[in-house]
Amino acid sequence: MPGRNIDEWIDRYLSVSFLVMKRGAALVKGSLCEEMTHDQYYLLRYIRRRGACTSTELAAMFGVNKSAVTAMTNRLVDKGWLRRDRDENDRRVIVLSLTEHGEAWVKEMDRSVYRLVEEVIARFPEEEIEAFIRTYERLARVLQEVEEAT
Amino acid sequence: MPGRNIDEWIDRYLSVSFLVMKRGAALVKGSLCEEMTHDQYYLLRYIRRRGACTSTELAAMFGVNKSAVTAMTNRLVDKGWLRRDRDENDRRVIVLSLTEHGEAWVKEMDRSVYRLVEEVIARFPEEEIEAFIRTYERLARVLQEVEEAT
DNA sequence: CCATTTTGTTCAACTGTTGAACTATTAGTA
DNA sequence: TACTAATAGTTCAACAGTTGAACAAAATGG
Repeated sequence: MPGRNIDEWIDRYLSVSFLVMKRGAALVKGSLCEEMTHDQYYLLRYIRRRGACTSTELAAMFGVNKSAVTAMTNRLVDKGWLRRDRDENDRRVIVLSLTEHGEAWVKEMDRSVYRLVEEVIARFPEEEIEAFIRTYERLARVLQEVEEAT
Repeated sequence: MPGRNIDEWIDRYLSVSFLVMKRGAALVKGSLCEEMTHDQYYLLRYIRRRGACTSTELAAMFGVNKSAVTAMTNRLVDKGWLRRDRDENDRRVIVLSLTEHGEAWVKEMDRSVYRLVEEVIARFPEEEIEAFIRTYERLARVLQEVEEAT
């Protein structure tokens, strides 16, 4: 009976994803400095990787309201980690990018977070890591598709 | 050079885990009713599965402060979904369990959340699902070990 | 030219979280 | 036994993150 199997997977997935989310967040937070929160670290990492981006992009990417992005970026600008620049081609748009200060802080935080994640990852065989991350990335794409279809 | 590989995995894992966390939460929230938040749904699910548990257990399990659990359970008790009972063998302890009302609501929410997750899961081959969830569960155990070792 | 759309902000209200101070109860020990 | 430790949970102020509605400014497209 295939339905049985699927319900079991769903149940296991829901349980474990919440657990890993909470425990993972707690561990990462323990590796960060007092000044930087978990969400701020990830958001800065995302903007760094993208080079620059807009509020609209961030809101769509992370599935939150634009006003949530404004609130978060306000705090990051206040701390001097993030810069807001008006786009001269389209003056409605505000381009977000890391300041040098922000780059340095994220790089610093990367050091301790990477050490932590490495400690975790080292306990898995290489093939398992590769397969897991690949499925995880595929899941991220599927979630975006499902969200767009709604 | 193996260090190169590990750093790439760490980077990919950090990026994708945040993305899936945010997008997944947004999707699940869309499947829930207005009255129940994402975190409340998962917490009620956990307590239901355990039958009954304490604040201390929840705090340890999810890596949060006990006062955070008090605040969350307060809201759930106010909504009539959760019950607090004093343990007569150890009167410091308060046992948390779902009310009938709570059971019914979680079961109701399960229906729409399961439908959503099924839609996502259906896009993956069975072996991939099974392997992914197994590694995920192993990750949850490793995170607990790492946290305990700290 | 003017209505519509897009981009981002402001605000009030809420959930989730921390950390310190607190109460009540139990356990350990001298 | 009596007193100190530890444990379980709550309270409180302060903060981060979130929503949703109302808003301003700028671009788009008839």
